Amino acid sequence: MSMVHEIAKEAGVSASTVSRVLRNETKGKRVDSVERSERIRKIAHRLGYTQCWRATSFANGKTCGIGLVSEHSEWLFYGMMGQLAGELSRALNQLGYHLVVIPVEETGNWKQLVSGGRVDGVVVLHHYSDSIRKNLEPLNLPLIVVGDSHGVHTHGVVYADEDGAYAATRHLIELGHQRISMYARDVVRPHCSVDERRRGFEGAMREAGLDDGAFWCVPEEELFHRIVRTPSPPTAILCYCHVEAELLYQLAWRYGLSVPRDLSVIAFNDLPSTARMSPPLSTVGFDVARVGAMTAKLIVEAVEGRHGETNELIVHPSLNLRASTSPPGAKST
Amino acid sequence: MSMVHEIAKEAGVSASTVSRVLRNETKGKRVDSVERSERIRKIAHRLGYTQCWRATSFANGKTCGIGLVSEHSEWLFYGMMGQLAGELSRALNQLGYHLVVIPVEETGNWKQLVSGGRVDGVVVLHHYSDSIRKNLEPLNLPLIVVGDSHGVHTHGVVYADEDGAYAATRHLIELGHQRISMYARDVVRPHCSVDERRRGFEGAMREAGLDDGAFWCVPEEELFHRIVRTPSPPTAILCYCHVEAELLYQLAWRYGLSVPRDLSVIAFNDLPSTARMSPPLSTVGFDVARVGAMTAKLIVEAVEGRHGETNELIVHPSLNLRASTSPPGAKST
DNA sequence: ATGAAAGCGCTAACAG
DNA sequence: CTGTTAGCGCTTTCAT
Repeated sequence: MSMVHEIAKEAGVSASTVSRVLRNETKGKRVDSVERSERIRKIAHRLGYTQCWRATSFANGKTCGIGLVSEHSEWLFYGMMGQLAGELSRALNQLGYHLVVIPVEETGNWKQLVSGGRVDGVVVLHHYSDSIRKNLEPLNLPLIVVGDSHGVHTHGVVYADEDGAYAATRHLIELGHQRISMYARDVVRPHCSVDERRRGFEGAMREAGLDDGAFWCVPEEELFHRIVRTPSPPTAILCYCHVEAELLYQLAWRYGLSVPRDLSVIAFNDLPSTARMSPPLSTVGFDVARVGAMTAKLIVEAVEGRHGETNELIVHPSLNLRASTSPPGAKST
Repeated sequence: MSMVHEIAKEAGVSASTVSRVLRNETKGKRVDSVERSERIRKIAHRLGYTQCWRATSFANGKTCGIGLVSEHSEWLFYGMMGQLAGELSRALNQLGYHLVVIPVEETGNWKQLVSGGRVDGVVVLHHYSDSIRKNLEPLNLPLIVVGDSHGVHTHGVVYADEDGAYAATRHLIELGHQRISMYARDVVRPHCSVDERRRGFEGAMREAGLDDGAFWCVPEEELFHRIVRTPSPPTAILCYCHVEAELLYQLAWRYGLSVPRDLSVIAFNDLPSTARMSPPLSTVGFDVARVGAMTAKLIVEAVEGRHGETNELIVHPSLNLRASTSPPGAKST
């Protein structure tokens, strides 16, 4: 006999009542039923009742699981993605849900995870590729895409990358820089964030009447030539993310350049480690805790059919100015 | 009518047979049944069958979910933990399981996740606290603890931290350093890794007849005094983890010290970013991909009742010598 | 190797 | 608000 029935017998009520009470599905208007609820809860506690989620999920068709779907799973928990995954999982827990990690691999196991009703909804982080879309769309699962607006209309959270790049570039221009480049490693995959950051950069450059053709998407070796082995190298660089900044710091260290005196550096992604760089890195950052919380809210609303007032959220960047940017030739800010 | 029954009717067999075939529970000895299996699979495919995991889990009592339980969830996916979580989730997928993230919070929601049969087993990362143990033990869930051997006898994966610290210290001694300290920030919680790394450090120091009392667990401000404002500061430092190294680099940068000429630095944790530091950081690292794979194997064996030949694994460190360590006073290696 | 029947433990629809 | 009555879809005995 199932636990719920035992409690029911003990309390002299029906299993449905027990079930309802234990899920707080009683309005608590009539006094007698409130008392009875109390009694039921006590008995449940005395008998050491714990809900069997397998049975509940089966009966009501809800798992309370949210899938975190991501390609290139070797980076799944790296840098900002890691922060975000952590925040998301915590926020979901607060809402009574939990995160199921679904790394997208060639093998295709992930499709079963996502299609077998193991999760109520899905969050795709930063790269909603064609392959993922193709598999996800027919399932018609509640879906929130974070940080990929690649031409597709889906609900989700998007970063105001263009604004961020614009603001960072303005900052460099206002410091007096004239020769400014934007740098992304050549291994960075095509992605809307690249396009938008580039657009923000070029917009600010053009507006200031500066050369807006200085977007570099090159291998590391090439950097050496463009910064060290060139007559008039840029005096400031906007980096696609913190990794580019680390590479620039290394280049500077190796060839005796000083950041920021010889080269100002500013980068996307504000991580705990960026503030510990030498010099501390100026960054364009997003409030990851907020993104996590909003994403959780959006996906849960979608799952529960309560389409909240907002189902698309734009996250605005903040400019964190530290010691890696200064007027050209100056020691530091 | 359930999917399985539809297929059964279509194929003219019973639901049991369909169920067995679809799970490859046929030995395939008799020719006729092999043919029938083929036919069943074809029909299932044609009808677009996808297994309903909620029903399967309910029926056979297995979720194929493994819980990743961790306190201080804000660090859940930071640094090495993040790498490990990623590797673990990928390895589990290969074995037909998936990772469920269970951040331990004050609120206590996590207990329901872990006790309601939502996961078949649990992996605890790096800190098997009393609070976690107290809640987990009575459940009698298969459990693997990674990186915490704190006096408790459990199956799991442990790091050979003492060996790592010993090897790193030997390296510094062999370079000719005499004044060597080990540094851990004061915010590092008490943990077996601190004790063991310290033991390895002090062992090597004592063995070489050097001062083995130079273990520093101090706030950042104090570092300044012990390195900059002291007559004969250490010439080399072993760091508890990469964060301490970043702080030392910053201190050196701020006060005009050179790494490694004035101060050699070596640290635990080999991460993608450590190789990009300036100078590239010498580290003591563990093969995180292997740890992830082994952990997955151990927990799955425990869940499936196949107690493999090994249920405790010791992971040995590797010394990654880069440019942050050199003989005292020398430019670089 | 297969089929029939009996659950797995809880929830939902409906009538009272 | 409560009790009755059916399931949720798949797996697993246990005969055959």
